[in-house]
Formats: sequence, C-alpha cells, structure tokens
Amino acid sequence: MKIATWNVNSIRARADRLEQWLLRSDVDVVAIQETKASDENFPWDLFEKNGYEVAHFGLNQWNGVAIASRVGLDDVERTFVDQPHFGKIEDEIHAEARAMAATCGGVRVWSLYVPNGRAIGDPHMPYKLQWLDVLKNHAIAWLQEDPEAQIALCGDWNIAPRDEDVWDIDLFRREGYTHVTDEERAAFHAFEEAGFIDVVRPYHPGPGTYTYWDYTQLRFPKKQGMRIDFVLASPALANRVSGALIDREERKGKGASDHAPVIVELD
DNA sequence: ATGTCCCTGACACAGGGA
Repeated sequence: MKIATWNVNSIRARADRLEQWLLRSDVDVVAIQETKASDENFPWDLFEKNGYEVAHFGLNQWNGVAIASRVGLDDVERTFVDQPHFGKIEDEIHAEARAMAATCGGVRVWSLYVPNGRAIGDPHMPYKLQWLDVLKNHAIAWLQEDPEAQIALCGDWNIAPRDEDVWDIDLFRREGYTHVTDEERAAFHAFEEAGFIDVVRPYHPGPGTYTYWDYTQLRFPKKQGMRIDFVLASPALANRVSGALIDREERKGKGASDHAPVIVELD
C-alpha cells in the first residue's frame, strides 16, 4: 500500500497534473493540502472517475484539505477536537479548514495544513504553536488508548526541523525567518517525543533533500528548497514502512505546485 | 527550464496569502 501527502496549492489549478500524477504514482491514499476550494467547487469527478473515494473539507478560497483513497474511506472527521481558531474578536471566528481524518485500509490518515506563522512576532505564530500543541495532545492520547494504532500524520507542517532542511540556515537566521525557530522545532519534536516517526528521512536523508521550493527567485532550479512536508507515523505503522519517495519530478515544468508529493510505501 | 503563482471581486487589475 502507498500513502502520499501533497500540498497542491489549488486543486483546480492542479486538476490536470493531479490526474496524471494519480495515474503515474499508483498511490492508494493521498492526503491533500491547500485545495483553495469550497466543497461546492471541489472537482469530485477527478477522483471518482479514477477509482478513488474522496472527502474534502473546504470553507472558502483559503486552506482546504482532502483525503482520497481506493482502499476505503471511513469515519471522516473534519477538524480535530478543540482545534484553535484564528480571527480578530470582531470577526466571525471559526476553525479553519486545515485538518481532517479518515480511516483508509486500516490506517487512520490525517491531512494537516499547519498554519504558517508568517513572521516572528505575528499573531499567526502563537496560533501555529497552539494549533500544534493541541494536536500533539491528541496524538499522545491516541497512542495511550491503543499503542498498536496505525496513524499517519500527513501534511505540510510549515516547519523545517533541522538546519539542513533549508538551503541556507545562515540566511534564515540573519533575516529572522520563520519555520526554523526553536519554538516551532520544539512543537514538531513533541510529536517525535510522543512516539511518532518521520518515516521518509531515513530513505532520503539530507542535506539538500527538500519538499518545497518557492516559486520566486528561481528556487527550484537553484536547488534552494525546504523540507517541510512530512509523514509522521505511529510506531506500529512505522514498522510497516518499506520505502519512501519525494516526487521531485512533479515540481518540474509548467503548472507545478510549489510542493512535491511525498510517498510512503507500506508492506 | 523553472527569472512567482493562485485566489477573489468584478471586468482591470488590486489586494491577500504563501
């Protein structure tokens, strides 16, 4: 069985490439982030005509997550319990469309689009950290409840856990960029301390291994990327992993997302 | 090649997000 995670940066703009990628990659499950679509304009047919069931959670043009599966799609859950909100007091406050889960082929798959902290000192940064903290507490509870649970926390984590996960850590430090701060890294490592394992890194160690390249500044041809998309597997699921792929080919050419798909193979 | 891309509102391009 193959499980993938991919930030598509608009599922409508990516429809043709996504369909070709489904045919080529032969994945059984894909957790999708940043659909930038509401449920009303989500391309349901794209999945159904290729043999996938699909569930989507989208409220407007921002965020949006989906899970497609050809090995079952059960117990769909939209947002996690007590998912932090973001909004000014005077605005309508709602939980953003950044998290959903489904059980696919016996695996509890989460599609996660972790908030972008935007900038150090920006209110989106404590929102990001709080969002991760609440999710981490759930992750701990899930494993306490069932140590053998097969859980895949898939998504765009918007964190580069190690210095080698960005092309120039000195630049990030000098400019005070996000994604590499101690606080963000601690929030990520808390999942590892809870027992979840980055199952891709052992197959594709760094330095120079990335999953995202900014559209600007010729970042992709210059090989200036960031490793921010991860599949964190529970211990029982990690034991089944037999391979992994960062599909860098999919970042090439016209109409590519700025993120590459990340694929995990299970025995 | 791959020297931003994508969305919306509204009809041209500004504004917002990444």
